[in-house]
Amino acid sequence: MPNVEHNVAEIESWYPPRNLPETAQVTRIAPSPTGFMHLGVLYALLISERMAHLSDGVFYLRIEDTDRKREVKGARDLIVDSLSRFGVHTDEGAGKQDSESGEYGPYIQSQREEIYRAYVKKMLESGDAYPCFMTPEELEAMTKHQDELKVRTGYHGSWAEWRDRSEADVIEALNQGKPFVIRYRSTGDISKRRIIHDLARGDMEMPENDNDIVIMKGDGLPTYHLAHAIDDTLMDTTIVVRGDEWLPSTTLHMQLCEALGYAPFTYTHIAPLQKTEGSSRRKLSKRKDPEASIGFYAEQGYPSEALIEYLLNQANSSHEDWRRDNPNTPYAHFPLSVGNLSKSGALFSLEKLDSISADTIASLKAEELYPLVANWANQYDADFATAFTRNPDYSITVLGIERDGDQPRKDMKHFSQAPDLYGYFFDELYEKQMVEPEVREQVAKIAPEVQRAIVSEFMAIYDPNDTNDEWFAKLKQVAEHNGFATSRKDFRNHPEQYKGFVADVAQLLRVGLTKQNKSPSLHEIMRVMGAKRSAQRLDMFVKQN
RNA sequence: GUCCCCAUCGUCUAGGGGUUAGGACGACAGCCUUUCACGCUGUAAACAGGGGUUCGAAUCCCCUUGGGGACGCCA
Repeated sequence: MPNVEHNVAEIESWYPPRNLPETAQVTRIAPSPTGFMHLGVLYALLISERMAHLSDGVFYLRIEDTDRKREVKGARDLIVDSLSRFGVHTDEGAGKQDSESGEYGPYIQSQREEIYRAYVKKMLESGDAYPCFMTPEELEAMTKHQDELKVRTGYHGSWAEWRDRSEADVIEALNQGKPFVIRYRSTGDISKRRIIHDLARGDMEMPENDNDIVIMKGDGLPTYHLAHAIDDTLMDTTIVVRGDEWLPSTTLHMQLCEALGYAPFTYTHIAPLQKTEGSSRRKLSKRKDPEASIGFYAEQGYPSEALIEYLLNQANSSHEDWRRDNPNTPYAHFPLSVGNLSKSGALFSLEKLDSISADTIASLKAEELYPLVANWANQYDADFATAFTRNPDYSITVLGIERDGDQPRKDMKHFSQAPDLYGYFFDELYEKQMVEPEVREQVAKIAPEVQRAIVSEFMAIYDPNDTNDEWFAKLKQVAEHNGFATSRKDFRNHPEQYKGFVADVAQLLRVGLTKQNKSPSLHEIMRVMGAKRSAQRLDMFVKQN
């Protein structure tokens, strides 16, 4: 029997009730440190955090590291870093490098061993728990046997070998040094049903649990079930937000709380984010799907708010209407409603995220966007980072093209598109860039000598101070002089009279200046690059043709 | 196998007895236009099937089917 320094009553006295208004909710996120931050964890975390903070309650982080086999070093810091990267505030709980804050700790389960042992001791004394000496092999054989007999699997009823063993048997096994676990002596009856109150799903009815589940493993650490009942009670969690894979264990958790003399929890079970595979769906998988990891979004350079907005929209579809009506309000003001959470699993949509992210990025001013892009580039694209951060003012000007005003461009969905979108503004990147064959072909419709004439005539009259209209008037003038129509209509009506129309002339400049067939306003590009650099690029380009 | 949850356009969803079944993403078409975007306008696109209750069912009930999950010394 475990030796404990403190008894349960003492332990309970360390955790006084929280002094909070009745409507304030206490929620938590309780991830396992597996070295991988799942998108689903972020989703649950966000819902949990919103419930706490929208009610002026408390949100905390607890680390569930009771599975030593799965523990990965540095994983805890990854979780804490992720939280801060997404700007999610925890009021208390685990922090970096073993630190923690708050009065209801320790918030790291492996540091709570003594607490769990005290509870287990109490349960053993009261008969609510007992030791079981079955080996994993014996257990496996039992399950197999049950399968063959087509009976319900599990350690229950007459299958519960050690449930009613004599004290002598137990002592003998102990003396032989046999490894053991502690099991909960279930009083449940599967023919009886219980009501589960769930904020997202309403009331549900489920059979009681009659499985004598393991509450303390051979290594002396508790299983999730016991730790949940104890920790969420002591830490005074008012709403347990968790994945709906826990739904079937909920009656067990209610029974466990009962055995401990505690009140049951209010739950909010949330459906998993899914992905299609062939004709069926499955949960986003850590192993198979890169987008399951929030690291993926950092690599791609999605702004963290974009991901949050996406998740909020997934949680409550009314979010998109709210966002349209409140374009500049921080997401924290959105009145998230748990009652409207989706009950079925939703397919995660990168397309929708792209759309939301494009909006998010478009709403940023160039000065705000610059550090985000620079930060992404510094981590993921050294060449671009060097060019992009050399002269911040210049880069900010570049990012500012067609950004100010009511209808900013929305062509950047994530920062990893920045090198493609803005690379040509930097000479070293422009020079390295190749002109795609089909782009070159577009320009080749114009004879080389005409190309040269267009460039030299246009640059001769180009004035950086021109407005866009003046700029375009000059372009038309040069176009006309070289035998191009100045309007699409003229050209369409009399194609035989022209070499092309003004768009073809503009496209020549575009390709010369950017080596691409798509770009923002040429007038703006030339203004940002300057007359001299523009002329050099164009000269060089038409000389080669 | 037993138990549980879920089911509206391709996707995410609103709607919870009477609606032309609404929106968003995506798709497509058109307009705008110096390219590409943006923007604007429009089109196609759904109540899984069967019973019941009801004057009336996408909506309530039952069954079927389909999808997801649980049944671990993982969480």
